[in-house]
Amino acid sequence: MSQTVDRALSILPLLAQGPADLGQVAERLGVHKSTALRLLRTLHEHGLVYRQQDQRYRLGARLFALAQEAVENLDVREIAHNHLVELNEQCGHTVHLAVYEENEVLYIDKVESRYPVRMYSRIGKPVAITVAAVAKLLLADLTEPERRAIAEKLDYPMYTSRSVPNAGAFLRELAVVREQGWATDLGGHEESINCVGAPVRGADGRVVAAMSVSAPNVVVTAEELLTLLPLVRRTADAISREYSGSTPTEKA
Amino acid sequence: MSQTVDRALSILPLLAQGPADLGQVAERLGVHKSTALRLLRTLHEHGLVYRQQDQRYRLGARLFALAQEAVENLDVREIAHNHLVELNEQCGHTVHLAVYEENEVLYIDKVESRYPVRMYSRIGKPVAITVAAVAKLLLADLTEPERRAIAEKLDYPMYTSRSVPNAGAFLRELAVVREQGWATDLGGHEESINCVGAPVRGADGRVVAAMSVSAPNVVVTAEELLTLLPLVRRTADAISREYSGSTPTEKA
DNA sequence: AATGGGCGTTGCACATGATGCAACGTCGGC
DNA sequence: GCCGACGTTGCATCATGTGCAACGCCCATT
Repeated sequence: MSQTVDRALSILPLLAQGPADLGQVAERLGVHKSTALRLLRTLHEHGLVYRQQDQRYRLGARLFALAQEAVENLDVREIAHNHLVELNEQCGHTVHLAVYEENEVLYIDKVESRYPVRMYSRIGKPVAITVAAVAKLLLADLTEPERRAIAEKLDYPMYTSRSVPNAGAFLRELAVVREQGWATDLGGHEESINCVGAPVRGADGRVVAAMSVSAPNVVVTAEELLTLLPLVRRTADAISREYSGSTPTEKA
Repeated sequence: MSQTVDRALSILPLLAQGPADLGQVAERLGVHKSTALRLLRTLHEHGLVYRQQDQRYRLGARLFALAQEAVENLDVREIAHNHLVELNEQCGHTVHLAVYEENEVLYIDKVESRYPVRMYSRIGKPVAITVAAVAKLLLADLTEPERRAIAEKLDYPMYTSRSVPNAGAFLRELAVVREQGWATDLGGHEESINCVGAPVRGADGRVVAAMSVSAPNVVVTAEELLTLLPLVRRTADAISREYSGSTPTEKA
Protein backbone atom coordinates (compact mmCIF):
# COMPACT_ATOMS: atom_id res chain seq x y z
CA MET A 1 0.00 0.00 0.00
CA SER A 2 2.83 2.39 0.72
CA GLN A 3 5.47 2.07 -1.94
CA THR A 4 8.37 3.53 0.01
CA VAL A 5 7.78 1.46 3.10
CA ASP A 6 7.10 -1.57 0.99
CA ARG A 7 10.47 -1.24 -0.69
CA ALA A 8 12.25 -0.63 2.59
CA LEU A 9 10.72 -3.69 4.22
CA SER A 10 11.57 -5.82 1.22
CA ILE A 11 15.19 -5.25 2.06
CA LEU A 12 14.91 -7.18 5.31
CA PRO A 13 14.19 -10.66 3.94
CA LEU A 14 16.74 -9.93 1.28
CA LEU A 15 19.42 -9.33 3.87
CA ALA A 16 18.24 -12.30 5.86
CA GLN A 17 19.77 -14.47 3.17
CA GLY A 18 23.13 -12.93 3.86
CA PRO A 19 25.02 -9.64 3.78
CA ALA A 20 24.75 -7.55 0.64
CA ASP A 21 26.29 -4.33 -0.62
CA LEU A 22 24.46 -1.27 -1.84
CA GLY A 23 24.53 -2.22 -5.50
CA GLN A 24 23.09 -5.65 -4.86
CA VAL A 25 20.31 -4.25 -2.74
CA ALA A 26 19.43 -1.63 -5.35
CA GLU A 27 19.43 -4.19 -8.12
CA ARG A 28 17.29 -6.71 -6.31
CA LEU A 29 14.85 -3.99 -5.31
CA GLY A 30 14.75 -2.63 -8.84
CA VAL A 31 15.49 0.93 -7.76
CA HIS A 32 18.29 3.42 -8.17
CA LYS A 33 21.31 3.16 -5.91
CA SER A 34 20.59 6.48 -4.28
CA THR A 35 17.10 5.33 -3.40
CA ALA A 36 18.37 2.12 -1.90
CA LEU A 37 20.91 4.11 0.05
CA ARG A 38 18.30 6.29 1.68
CA LEU A 39 16.13 3.33 2.55
CA LEU A 40 19.09 1.52 4.07
CA ARG A 41 20.03 4.59 6.01
CA THR A 42 16.58 4.81 7.48
CA LEU A 43 16.61 1.14 8.39
CA HIS A 44 20.02 1.68 9.89
CA GLU A 45 18.87 4.54 12.09
CA HIS A 46 16.28 2.23 13.53
CA GLY A 47 18.84 -0.46 14.15
CA LEU A 48 17.18 -2.99 11.89
CA VAL A 49 20.17 -3.05 9.62
CA TYR A 50 23.83 -3.07 10.50
CA ARG A 51 26.80 -2.07 8.45
CA GLN A 52 29.81 -4.28 8.86
CA GLN A 53 33.41 -3.28 8.31
CA ASP A 54 33.40 -4.18 4.63
CA GLN A 55 30.49 -1.75 4.28
CA ARG A 56 28.06 -4.48 3.43
CA TYR A 57 24.72 -4.47 5.17
CA ARG A 58 23.20 -7.20 7.26
CA LEU A 59 20.31 -7.48 9.69
CA GLY A 60 20.78 -5.57 12.90
CA ALA A 61 20.53 -6.17 16.60
CA ARG A 62 17.28 -4.31 17.14
CA LEU A 63 15.50 -7.12 15.37
CA PHE A 64 16.41 -9.45 18.22
CA ALA A 65 15.22 -6.98 20.79
CA LEU A 66 11.92 -6.54 18.96
CA ALA A 67 11.35 -10.26 18.52
CA GLN A 68 12.26 -10.71 22.14
CA GLU A 69 9.81 -8.11 23.39
CA ALA A 70 7.17 -9.44 21.07
CA VAL A 71 7.36 -12.93 22.47
CA GLU A 72 7.35 -11.66 26.01
CA ASN A 73 4.13 -9.84 25.41
CA LEU A 74 2.33 -13.05 24.55
CA ASP A 75 0.49 -13.75 27.72
CA VAL A 76 -0.30 -17.34 26.78
CA ARG A 77 3.37 -18.06 26.79
CA GLU A 78 3.92 -16.50 30.16
CA ILE A 79 1.09 -18.42 31.74
CA ALA A 80 1.98 -21.67 30.06
CA HIS A 81 5.65 -21.72 30.83
CA ASN A 82 5.54 -23.09 34.36
CA HIS A 83 3.15 -25.79 33.28
CA LEU A 84 5.47 -26.80 30.47
CA VAL A 85 8.41 -27.04 32.83
CA GLU A 86 6.36 -29.12 35.21
CA LEU A 87 5.31 -31.45 32.44
CA ASN A 88 8.90 -31.76 31.35
CA GLU A 89 9.94 -32.72 34.84
CA GLN A 90 7.29 -35.39 34.95
CA CYS A 91 7.96 -37.05 31.61
CA GLY A 92 11.48 -35.91 30.75
CA HIS A 93 10.75 -35.26 27.10
CA THR A 94 10.86 -32.16 24.97
CA VAL A 95 7.81 -29.93 25.36
CA HIS A 96 6.70 -27.36 22.78
CA LEU A 97 4.24 -24.49 22.79
CA ALA A 98 3.08 -23.03 19.49
CA VAL A 99 0.63 -20.48 18.10
CA TYR A 100 -0.95 -19.93 14.71
CA GLU A 101 -0.62 -16.63 12.96
CA GLU A 102 -1.29 -15.59 9.43
CA ASN A 103 -0.82 -18.94 7.69
CA GLU A 104 2.15 -19.81 9.83
CA VAL A 105 2.63 -21.92 12.92
CA LEU A 106 5.51 -21.00 15.15
CA TYR A 107 6.96 -22.25 18.36
CA ILE A 108 6.93 -19.67 21.10
CA ASP A 109 8.35 -21.81 23.88
CA LYS A 110 10.23 -25.01 24.32
CA VAL A 111 11.55 -27.01 27.21
CA GLU A 112 14.12 -29.59 26.33
CA SER A 113 15.47 -32.00 28.86
CA ARG A 114 18.45 -33.58 27.29
CA TYR A 115 20.17 -31.02 25.12
CA PRO A 116 19.82 -27.54 26.55
CA VAL A 117 21.71 -26.08 23.62
CA ARG A 118 20.61 -24.00 20.67
CA MET A 119 17.14 -23.78 21.97
CA TYR A 120 16.37 -20.62 20.07
CA SER A 121 17.29 -22.31 16.83
CA ARG A 122 13.72 -23.50 16.58
CA ILE A 123 11.95 -20.39 17.64
CA GLY A 124 10.76 -18.49 14.63
CA LYS A 125 11.57 -21.27 12.26
CA PRO A 126 8.78 -22.39 9.98
CA VAL A 127 7.10 -25.36 11.59
CA ALA A 128 6.35 -28.35 9.39
CA ILE A 129 2.76 -27.24 9.18
CA THR A 130 1.37 -30.29 7.44
CA VAL A 131 2.64 -32.86 9.90
CA ALA A 132 3.40 -31.32 13.30
CA ALA A 133 0.92 -32.21 16.01
CA VAL A 134 0.68 -28.62 17.21
CA ALA A 135 0.01 -27.39 13.67
CA LYS A 136 -2.84 -29.84 13.26
CA LEU A 137 -4.35 -28.69 16.54
CA LEU A 138 -4.17 -25.02 15.64
CA LEU A 139 -5.50 -25.43 12.11
CA ALA A 140 -8.22 -27.84 13.16
CA ASP A 141 -9.88 -25.04 15.11
CA LEU A 142 -10.31 -22.76 12.11
CA THR A 143 -13.62 -22.59 10.27
CA GLU A 144 -14.23 -25.09 7.52
CA PRO A 145 -13.68 -22.63 4.64
CA GLU A 146 -10.51 -21.36 6.27
CA ARG A 147 -9.19 -24.87 6.67
CA ARG A 148 -10.00 -25.68 3.08
CA ALA A 149 -8.36 -22.51 1.80
CA ILE A 150 -5.17 -23.14 3.72
CA ALA A 151 -5.04 -26.84 2.94
CA GLU A 152 -5.12 -26.07 -0.76
CA LYS A 153 -2.43 -23.45 -0.55
CA LEU A 154 0.03 -25.65 1.30
CA ASP A 155 2.81 -27.79 -0.02
CA TYR A 156 2.95 -31.36 1.21
CA PRO A 157 6.61 -32.34 1.39
CA MET A 158 7.16 -36.05 2.08
CA TYR A 159 9.57 -35.78 4.96
CA THR A 160 9.02 -39.48 5.57
CA SER A 161 6.78 -42.19 4.19
CA ARG A 162 4.27 -41.31 6.90
CA SER A 163 4.01 -37.62 6.11
CA VAL A 164 0.59 -36.27 5.20
CA PRO A 165 0.64 -36.51 1.40
CA ASN A 166 -2.00 -34.04 0.15
CA ALA A 167 -4.77 -31.59 0.94
CA GLY A 168 -7.46 -34.24 1.12
CA ALA A 169 -5.61 -36.34 3.66
CA PHE A 170 -4.74 -33.23 5.62
CA LEU A 171 -8.34 -32.06 5.84
CA ARG A 172 -9.45 -35.52 6.97
CA GLU A 173 -6.72 -35.49 9.60
CA LEU A 174 -7.84 -32.07 10.79
CA ALA A 175 -11.42 -33.34 11.08
CA VAL A 176 -10.23 -36.21 13.24
CA VAL A 177 -8.16 -33.90 15.43
CA ARG A 178 -11.02 -31.46 15.75
CA GLU A 179 -13.29 -34.27 16.82
CA GLN A 180 -11.03 -35.97 19.34
CA GLY A 181 -9.44 -32.87 20.82
CA TRP A 182 -5.84 -34.02 20.58
CA ALA A 183 -3.30 -34.79 17.89
CA THR A 184 -0.24 -36.87 17.13
CA ASP A 185 2.64 -36.86 14.75
CA LEU A 186 3.97 -40.38 14.47
CA GLY A 187 7.13 -40.16 12.44
CA GLY A 188 5.59 -37.79 9.95
CA HIS A 189 8.37 -35.24 10.18
CA GLU A 190 11.35 -37.29 11.20
CA GLU A 191 11.17 -41.03 10.95
CA SER A 192 12.16 -41.70 14.53
CA ILE A 193 10.32 -38.89 16.32
CA ASN A 194 6.81 -39.09 17.70
CA CYS A 195 4.69 -36.36 19.26
CA VAL A 196 1.46 -36.06 21.22
CA GLY A 197 -0.25 -32.72 21.55
CA ALA A 198 -3.28 -30.99 23.03
CA PRO A 199 -4.88 -27.56 22.52
CA VAL A 200 -4.96 -24.58 24.87
CA ARG A 201 -8.30 -22.77 24.70
CA GLY A 202 -9.35 -19.26 25.63
CA ALA A 203 -12.47 -18.33 27.57
CA ASP A 204 -14.56 -18.47 24.38
CA GLY A 205 -13.40 -22.00 23.61
CA ARG A 206 -11.23 -21.00 20.67
CA VAL A 207 -7.82 -22.61 20.41
CA VAL A 208 -5.22 -19.95 21.22
CA ALA A 209 -2.17 -22.21 21.37
CA ALA A 210 -1.12 -25.82 21.21
CA MET A 211 1.41 -27.86 23.11
CA SER A 212 3.08 -31.17 22.48
CA VAL A 213 5.51 -33.68 23.89
CA SER A 214 8.11 -35.13 21.54
CA ALA A 215 10.39 -38.10 21.98
CA PRO A 216 12.51 -40.30 19.74
CA ASN A 217 11.71 -43.96 19.17
CA VAL A 218 14.89 -45.02 20.84
CA VAL A 219 13.70 -43.63 24.15
CA VAL A 220 10.04 -44.59 24.12
CA THR A 221 7.88 -46.31 21.55
CA ALA A 222 4.91 -44.52 20.07
CA GLU A 223 2.60 -46.63 22.22
CA GLU A 224 4.43 -45.63 25.38
CA LEU A 225 4.35 -42.00 24.35
CA LEU A 226 0.61 -42.22 23.86
CA THR A 227 0.19 -43.24 27.47
CA LEU A 228 1.25 -39.69 28.28
CA LEU A 229 -1.81 -38.33 26.51
CA PRO A 230 -3.90 -37.89 29.68
CA LEU A 231 -1.05 -36.01 31.31
CA VAL A 232 -0.60 -33.79 28.28
CA ARG A 233 -4.30 -33.03 28.10
CA ARG A 234 -4.44 -32.27 31.80
CA THR A 235 -1.56 -29.85 31.42
CA ALA A 236 -3.16 -28.14 28.42
CA ASP A 237 -6.43 -27.86 30.28
CA ALA A 238 -4.71 -26.38 33.28
CA ILE A 239 -3.15 -23.73 31.06
CA SER A 240 -6.51 -23.08 29.44
CA ARG A 241 -8.16 -22.57 32.79
CA GLU A 242 -5.51 -20.21 34.04
CA TYR A 243 -5.51 -18.31 30.76
CA SER A 244 -9.28 -17.95 30.71
CA GLY A 245 -9.45 -16.97 34.33
CA SER A 246 -6.84 -14.27 34.29
CA THR A 247 -8.68 -11.94 31.91
CA PRO A 248 -6.46 -12.38 28.85
CA THR A 249 -4.92 -9.35 27.12
CA GLU A 250 -5.94 -7.04 29.86
CA LYS A 251 -2.79 -5.55 31.27
CA ALA A 252 -1.48 -2.17 30.07
CA MET B 1 16.19 10.24 6.17
CA SER B 2 13.02 8.90 4.62
CA GLN B 3 10.04 10.26 6.50
CA THR B 4 7.55 7.62 5.47
CA VAL B 5 9.79 4.70 6.31
CA ASP B 6 10.90 6.41 9.46
CA ARG B 7 7.33 6.70 10.65
CA ALA B 8 6.53 3.14 9.72
CA LEU B 9 9.52 1.77 11.59
CA SER B 10 8.69 3.87 14.62
CA ILE B 11 5.57 1.79 14.95
CA LEU B 12 7.53 -1.35 15.75
CA PRO B 13 9.09 -0.33 19.09
CA LEU B 14 5.78 1.25 19.92
CA LEU B 15 3.99 -2.06 19.46
CA ALA B 16 6.77 -3.87 21.27
CA GLN B 17 5.44 -2.31 24.46
CA GLY B 18 2.12 -3.99 23.89
CA PRO B 19 -0.82 -4.14 21.47
CA ALA B 20 -2.34 -0.86 20.35
CA ASP B 21 -5.31 0.17 18.21
CA LEU B 22 -5.25 2.42 15.19
CA GLY B 23 -6.06 5.58 17.10
CA GLN B 24 -3.30 5.05 19.62
CA VAL B 25 -0.75 4.40 16.90
CA ALA B 26 -1.80 7.50 14.97
CA GLU B 27 -1.67 9.64 18.06
CA ARG B 28 1.72 8.45 19.23
CA LEU B 29 3.12 8.86 15.74
CA GLY B 30 1.60 12.31 15.43
CA VAL B 31 -0.06 11.56 12.10
CA HIS B 32 -3.56 11.25 10.78
CA LYS B 33 -5.39 7.99 11.30
CA SER B 34 -5.53 7.28 7.60
CA THR B 35 -1.79 7.65 7.37
CA ALA B 36 -1.22 5.31 10.27
CA LEU B 37 -3.62 2.87 8.68
CA ARG B 38 -1.66 2.71 5.46
CA LEU B 39 1.60 2.28 7.27
CA LEU B 40 0.17 -0.49 9.40
CA ARG B 41 -1.22 -2.19 6.35
CA THR B 42 2.16 -2.18 4.71
CA LEU B 43 3.80 -3.56 7.82
CA HIS B 44 1.06 -6.13 7.94
CA GLU B 45 1.66 -7.28 4.38
CA HIS B 46 5.23 -7.95 5.30
CA GLY B 47 4.19 -9.90 8.37
CA LEU B 48 5.95 -7.59 10.80
CA VAL B 49 2.67 -6.65 12.37
CA TYR B 50 -0.27 -8.85 13.27
CA ARG B 51 -3.86 -7.94 13.80
CA GLN B 52 -5.52 -9.78 16.62
CA GLN B 53 -9.23 -10.52 16.96
CA ASP B 54 -9.98 -7.30 18.78
CA GLN B 55 -8.48 -5.49 15.77
CA ARG B 56 -5.57 -4.19 17.76
CA TYR B 57 -2.12 -4.51 16.28
CA ARG B 58 0.88 -6.25 17.73
CA LEU B 59 4.25 -7.42 16.43
CA GLY B 60 4.09 -10.27 13.97
CA ALA B 61 5.65 -13.63 13.41
CA ARG B 62 7.94 -12.62 10.58
CA LEU B 63 10.03 -10.73 13.09
CA PHE B 64 10.99 -14.03 14.69
CA ALA B 65 11.87 -15.53 11.38
CA LEU B 66 14.05 -12.55 10.51
CA ALA B 67 15.79 -12.47 13.87
CA GLN B 68 16.30 -16.18 13.52
CA GLU B 69 17.90 -15.95 10.09
CA ALA B 70 19.95 -13.00 11.21
CA VAL B 71 21.49 -14.90 14.07
CA GLU B 72 22.19 -17.89 11.90
CA ASN B 73 24.18 -15.76 9.52
CA LEU B 74 26.64 -14.78 12.20
CA ASP B 75 29.49 -17.08 11.45
CA VAL B 76 31.28 -16.40 14.72
CA ARG B 77 28.40 -17.95 16.50
CA GLU B 78 28.40 -21.04 14.37
CA ILE B 79 32.10 -21.59 14.81
CA ALA B 80 32.02 -20.87 18.52
CA HIS B 81 29.12 -23.04 19.47
CA ASN B 82 30.86 -26.38 19.77
CA HIS B 83 33.62 -24.82 21.79
CA LEU B 84 31.09 -23.32 24.16
CA VAL B 85 29.41 -26.65 24.65
CA GLU B 86 32.73 -28.30 25.30
CA LEU B 87 33.63 -25.68 27.86
CA ASN B 88 30.29 -26.13 29.51
CA GLU B 89 30.87 -29.88 29.76
CA GLN B 90 34.21 -29.29 31.39
CA CYS B 91 33.19 -26.74 34.00
CA GLY B 92 29.43 -27.19 34.23
CA HIS B 93 28.64 -23.50 34.40
CA THR B 94 26.70 -21.17 32.16
CA VAL B 95 28.62 -20.04 29.09
CA HIS B 96 27.77 -16.89 27.10
CA LEU B 97 28.83 -15.56 23.73
CA ALA B 98 28.22 -11.88 22.93
CA VAL B 99 28.93 -9.32 20.23
CA TYR B 100 29.04 -5.54 20.15
CA GLU B 101 26.96 -3.66 17.66
CA GLU B 102 26.04 -0.03 17.45
CA ASN B 103 26.28 0.93 21.12
CA GLU B 104 24.74 -2.30 22.24
CA VAL B 105 26.09 -5.58 23.51
CA LEU B 106 23.97 -8.62 22.95
CA TYR B 107 24.20 -12.29 23.69
CA ILE B 108 24.13 -14.41 20.59
CA ASP B 109 24.59 -17.79 22.21
CA LYS B 110 24.33 -19.36 25.60
CA VAL B 111 24.85 -22.80 27.04
CA GLU B 112 23.29 -23.36 30.41
CA SER B 113 23.86 -26.49 32.38
CA ARG B 114 21.32 -26.50 35.10
CA TYR B 115 18.17 -24.85 33.81
CA PRO B 116 17.70 -25.47 30.12
CA VAL B 117 14.58 -23.33 30.10
CA ARG B 118 13.82 -19.90 28.71
CA MET B 119 17.15 -19.72 27.09
CA TYR B 120 16.02 -17.21 24.49
CA SER B 121 14.88 -14.88 27.24
CA ARG B 122 18.33 -13.42 27.30
CA ILE B 123 19.00 -13.29 23.61
CA GLY B 124 18.38 -9.82 22.27
CA LYS B 125 17.93 -8.35 25.69
CA PRO B 126 20.05 -5.36 26.53
CA VAL B 127 23.10 -6.59 28.36
CA ALA B 128 24.17 -4.72 31.48
CA ILE B 129 26.80 -2.97 29.43
CA THR B 130 28.60 -1.24 32.28
CA VAL B 131 29.25 -4.32 34.36
CA ALA B 132 29.09 -7.51 32.26
CA ALA B 133 32.46 -9.11 31.59
CA VAL B 134 31.67 -9.61 27.91
CA ALA B 135 30.67 -5.97 27.54
CA LYS B 136 33.95 -4.80 29.03
CA LEU B 137 35.87 -7.03 26.65
CA LEU B 138 34.03 -5.79 23.59
CA LEU B 139 34.20 -2.11 24.51
CA ALA B 140 37.82 -2.31 25.61
CA ASP B 141 38.80 -3.05 22.03
CA LEU B 142 37.35 0.15 20.61
CA THR B 143 39.55 3.15 19.94
CA GLU B 144 40.16 5.56 22.78
CA PRO B 145 37.81 8.30 21.49
CA GLU B 146 35.10 5.71 20.84
CA ARG B 147 35.43 4.36 24.35
CA ARG B 148 35.28 7.84 25.81
CA ALA B 149 32.25 8.79 23.74
CA ILE B 150 30.34 5.70 24.76
CA ALA B 151 31.39 5.86 28.40
CA GLU B 152 29.96 9.36 28.65
CA LYS B 153 26.69 8.43 27.01
CA LEU B 154 26.00 5.49 29.28
CA ASP B 155 23.98 5.31 32.43
CA TYR B 156 25.60 3.64 35.41
CA PRO B 157 22.86 1.91 37.36
CA MET B 158 24.02 0.58 40.73
CA TYR B 159 22.73 -2.96 40.43
CA THR B 160 24.82 -3.80 43.49
CA SER B 161 27.35 -2.03 45.66
CA ARG B 162 30.06 -3.39 43.40
CA SER B 163 28.63 -2.06 40.13
CA VAL B 164 30.80 0.29 38.12
CA PRO B 165 29.62 3.71 39.37
CA ASN B 166 30.57 6.21 36.65
CA ALA B 167 32.30 6.92 33.36
CA GLY B 168 35.70 7.46 34.93
CA ALA B 169 35.73 4.14 36.73
CA PHE B 170 34.42 2.46 33.62
CA LEU B 171 37.17 3.83 31.41
CA ARG B 172 39.79 2.78 33.94
CA GLU B 173 38.26 -0.68 34.04
CA LEU B 174 38.33 -0.86 30.23
CA ALA B 175 42.00 0.11 30.25
CA VAL B 176 42.75 -2.73 32.66
CA VAL B 177 40.78 -5.20 30.59
CA ARG B 178 42.45 -4.03 27.40
CA GLU B 179 45.81 -4.50 29.01
CA GLN B 180 45.32 -7.91 30.57
CA GLY B 181 43.24 -9.48 27.81
CA TRP B 182 40.48 -10.83 30.01
CA ALA B 183 37.69 -9.50 32.21
CA THR B 184 35.57 -10.31 35.21
CA ASP B 185 32.31 -9.28 36.72
CA LEU B 186 32.41 -10.02 40.42
CA GLY B 187 28.93 -9.39 41.74
CA GLY B 188 28.56 -6.21 39.75
CA HIS B 189 25.28 -7.18 38.18
CA GLU B 190 23.78 -9.55 40.66
CA GLU B 191 25.27 -9.76 44.12
CA SER B 192 25.82 -13.49 44.07
CA ILE B 193 26.92 -14.01 40.47
CA ASN B 194 30.50 -13.90 39.24
CA CYS B 195 31.79 -14.11 35.67
CA VAL B 196 35.12 -14.57 33.91
CA GLY B 197 35.45 -13.74 30.24
CA ALA B 198 37.88 -13.66 27.35
CA PRO B 199 37.81 -12.10 23.87
CA VAL B 200 37.50 -13.80 20.49
CA ARG B 201 39.65 -12.10 17.87
CA GLY B 202 39.53 -12.07 14.10
CA ALA B 203 42.48 -12.46 11.77
CA ASP B 204 43.33 -8.77 12.12
CA GLY B 205 43.42 -8.98 15.90
CA ARG B 206 40.23 -7.05 16.42
CA VAL B 207 37.80 -8.36 19.00
CA VAL B 208 34.81 -9.77 17.15
CA ALA B 209 33.05 -11.42 20.08
CA ALA B 210 33.47 -12.15 23.76
CA MET B 211 32.67 -15.17 25.87
CA SER B 212 32.26 -15.69 29.58
CA VAL B 213 31.56 -18.28 32.23
CA SER B 214 29.10 -17.38 34.97
CA ALA B 215 28.38 -19.08 38.26
CA PRO B 216 26.63 -18.17 41.51
CA ASN B 217 28.54 -17.82 44.76
CA VAL B 218 26.71 -20.75 46.26
CA VAL B 219 28.29 -23.11 43.74
CA VAL B 220 31.81 -21.75 43.52
CA THR B 221 33.52 -18.80 45.12
CA ALA B 222 34.95 -16.02 43.01
CA GLU B 223 38.45 -17.35 43.64
CA GLU B 224 37.50 -20.83 42.45
CA LEU B 225 35.86 -19.37 39.38
CA LEU B 226 39.03 -17.47 38.58
CA THR B 227 40.94 -20.72 38.43
CA LEU B 228 38.95 -21.40 35.28
CA LEU B 229 40.51 -18.40 33.59
CA PRO B 230 43.17 -20.39 31.71
CA LEU B 231 40.50 -22.74 30.41
CA VAL B 232 38.30 -19.86 29.33
CA ARG B 233 41.17 -18.13 27.57
CA ARG B 234 42.19 -21.33 25.85
CA THR B 235 38.64 -21.79 24.59
CA ALA B 236 38.44 -18.21 23.36
CA ASP B 237 41.77 -18.57 21.61
CA ALA B 238 40.65 -21.80 19.97
CA ILE B 239 37.59 -20.03 18.62
CA SER B 240 39.75 -17.14 17.45
CA ARG B 241 42.05 -19.48 15.59
CA GLU B 242 39.24 -21.33 13.91
CA TYR B 243 37.48 -18.10 13.04
CA SER B 244 40.59 -16.53 11.58
CA GLY B 245 41.55 -19.65 9.71
CA SER B 246 38.27 -20.26 7.99
CA THR B 247 38.25 -17.06 5.95
CA PRO B 248 35.55 -15.13 7.83
CA THR B 249 32.53 -13.76 5.95
CA GLU B 250 33.50 -15.52 2.79
CA LYS B 251 30.69 -17.90 1.94
CA ALA B 252 27.91 -16.89 -0.49
C1' DA C 1 53.66 6.17 -9.50
C1' DA C 2 50.04 6.79 -12.52
C1' DT C 3 45.53 5.28 -14.25
C1' DG C 4 41.23 3.25 -14.49
C1' DG C 5 37.23 1.08 -12.78
C1' DG C 6 34.00 0.16 -9.16
C1' DC C 7 31.40 1.70 -5.44
C1' DG C 8 29.33 4.81 -2.20
C1' DT C 9 27.81 9.45 -1.81
C1' DT C 10 25.70 14.16 -2.80
C1' DG C 11 22.61 17.98 -4.81
C1' DC C 12 19.05 18.82 -7.58
C1' DA C 13 14.72 19.22 -10.68
C1' DC C 14 10.73 16.65 -11.42
C1' DA C 15 6.43 14.32 -10.53
C1' DT C 16 5.08 10.52 -8.10
C1' DG C 17 3.21 9.02 -4.25
C1' DA C 18 2.24 10.11 0.66
C1' DT C 19 -0.68 13.19 3.42
C1' DG C 20 -4.75 15.06 5.88
C1' DC C 21 -9.45 16.06 5.32
C1' DA C 22 -14.16 14.99 5.35
C1' DA C 23 -17.65 11.80 4.60
C1' DC C 24 -19.27 7.07 5.04
C1' DG C 25 -20.06 2.48 7.18
C1' DT C 26 -20.22 -0.37 11.06
C1' DC C 27 -20.19 -2.13 15.44
C1' DG C 28 -21.17 -1.97 20.43
C1' DG C 29 -23.19 0.26 24.44
C1' DC C 30 -26.18 3.16 27.37
C1' DG D 1 -33.19 2.17 18.47
C1' DC D 2 -30.19 5.98 18.93
C1' DC D 3 -25.65 7.80 19.75
C1' DG D 4 -20.74 7.70 19.80
C1' DA D 5 -16.34 5.66 18.72
C1' DC D 6 -13.57 3.52 15.56
C1' DG D 7 -11.96 1.82 11.20
C1' DT D 8 -12.26 2.73 6.37
C1' DT D 9 -12.46 5.14 1.69
C1' DG D 10 -11.82 8.72 -2.19
C1' DC D 11 -9.86 12.73 -3.23
C1' DA D 12 -7.21 17.26 -3.91
C1' DT D 13 -2.90 19.19 -2.44
C1' DC D 14 1.83 19.41 -2.23
C1' DA D 15 5.40 17.52 0.49
C1' DT D 16 8.52 13.75 -0.37
C1' DG D 17 10.62 10.29 -2.47
C1' DT D 18 12.78 9.42 -6.92
C1' DG D 19 16.29 8.95 -10.66
C1' DC D 20 19.93 11.32 -12.87
C1' DA D 21 24.51 12.88 -13.30
C1' DA D 22 28.57 14.36 -11.27
C1' DC D 23 31.92 13.84 -7.57
C1' DG D 24 35.26 11.57 -4.51
C1' DC D 25 37.30 7.73 -2.71
C1' DC D 26 39.71 3.36 -2.50
C1' DC D 27 41.68 -0.50 -4.49
C1' DA D 28 43.70 -3.12 -8.20
C1' DT D 29 46.13 -3.15 -12.33
C1' DT D 30 50.27 -2.04 -15.48
